[in-house]
Amino acid sequence: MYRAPRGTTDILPNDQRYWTYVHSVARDVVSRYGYKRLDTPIFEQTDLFTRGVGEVTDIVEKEMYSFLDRGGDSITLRPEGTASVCRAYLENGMHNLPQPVRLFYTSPTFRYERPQAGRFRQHHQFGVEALGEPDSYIDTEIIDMAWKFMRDLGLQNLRLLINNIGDTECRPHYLDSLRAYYDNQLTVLCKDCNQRFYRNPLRLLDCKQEICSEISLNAPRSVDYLCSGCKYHWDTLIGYLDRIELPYSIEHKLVRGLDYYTRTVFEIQPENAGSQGTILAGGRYDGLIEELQGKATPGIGFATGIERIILALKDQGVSIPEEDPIKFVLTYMGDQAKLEAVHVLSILHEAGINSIMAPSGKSLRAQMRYANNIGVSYVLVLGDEELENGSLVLKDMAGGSQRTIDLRAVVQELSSI
RNA sequence: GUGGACGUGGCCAAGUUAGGUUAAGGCGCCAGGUUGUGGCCCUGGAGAUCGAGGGUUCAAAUCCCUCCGUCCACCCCA
Repeated sequence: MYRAPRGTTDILPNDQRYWTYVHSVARDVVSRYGYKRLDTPIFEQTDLFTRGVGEVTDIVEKEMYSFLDRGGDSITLRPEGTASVCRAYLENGMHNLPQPVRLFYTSPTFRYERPQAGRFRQHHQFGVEALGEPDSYIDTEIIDMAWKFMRDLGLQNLRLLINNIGDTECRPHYLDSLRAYYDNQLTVLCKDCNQRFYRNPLRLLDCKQEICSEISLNAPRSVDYLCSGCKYHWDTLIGYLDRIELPYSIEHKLVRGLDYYTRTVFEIQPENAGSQGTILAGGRYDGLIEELQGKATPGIGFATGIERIILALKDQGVSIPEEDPIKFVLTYMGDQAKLEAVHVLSILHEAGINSIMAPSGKSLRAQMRYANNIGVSYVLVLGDEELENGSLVLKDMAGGSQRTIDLRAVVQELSSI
């Protein structure tokens, strides 16, 4: 028997209402903030991601779905959304539009990883990006939008963590002082952290090992090393966030795994979530567009994992609206009635009434049982009697009562139910 | 990629420790009990080569090996 490939899954009809719900809340939020949808291809040339995401990130080094196409070009299934958006921004001359350009996307995303709860090889991200605005008010807007998105979904007990990891001017100094701090403790640090020390010192901060995490408590903080530009950006951001009373907490150990982040980084996670608990994350990436050979253009955005959001919704028991239930099942007895049933259904569908035919070859009893099993509210019955006098029986499944309606008024009668 | 747990009809699941005739049970599905009426109840039915392949044995769901997959933790990330 064939199975879906490892780390992928079917999204079954019963689950679709969650997806519809998340998307509709998302659309609603972004439109309030003036963000427009941008769809980019599901694959790009590999180089876009190695340049954009960073050569030495895990995503690029070991998680990309890359292959040579028949023309010999290296193609990669998108492992994240931001690089593609920046490419599209440049390619379509959006730098000539009034700035900033506010965009959102929702798309499958691919990473070759070992699957785990809340982690898949194909997952779906919804994200927003604001390009061309350096000022921290746009950081505020993005973070505020992220928070309201979570709130509008009905999620509770969320933590909003923010930090500022500096830019190309001040981060080197910070990294120096980080290394200086950790240098004489290397023997105590875990194996992973010894590698991080050389490879990616920022990551020393968020190691989960008890010893390492204890040591990192007293590590230098990035916000103490900010250059004047970053410092101003950070201070004003905090001022704005306070003014709109967002319940953020500053997390000095918050760093992000993608190379392009500068200054503001943030995350939202449910309070008692597991290790894959981050459902939304984002930050500023002021150097990315330039890295992709555009004119230096600031940018900031966030991405959410829809699977993780849905896990959280289920975990918290948030009630999700049912979508488009079938209202009527049409039952019939005999071939003459069947012919008329086909006709009636055609009329109902034309009138926009959700209705389906009972399955063929069943007794009326079985047709009723079917209607009951699929949970429909009303049943229509067409038999010899009804055929003769041009009528239809309408049965209310909840109460069990039924009445006869005139076939000529069927649309009018059923529309009002 | 590393470490651990697990895999029995669509779903839940007994049986696996001490191998032994037709692999429990529940939910769901189908039909009948009501030749024009569902839900409750009763009766019956379909549906599993026990994740896959190999091995040990007179005999394997049960023991051994390999692979695949799921879950948890790590790495990392949405």
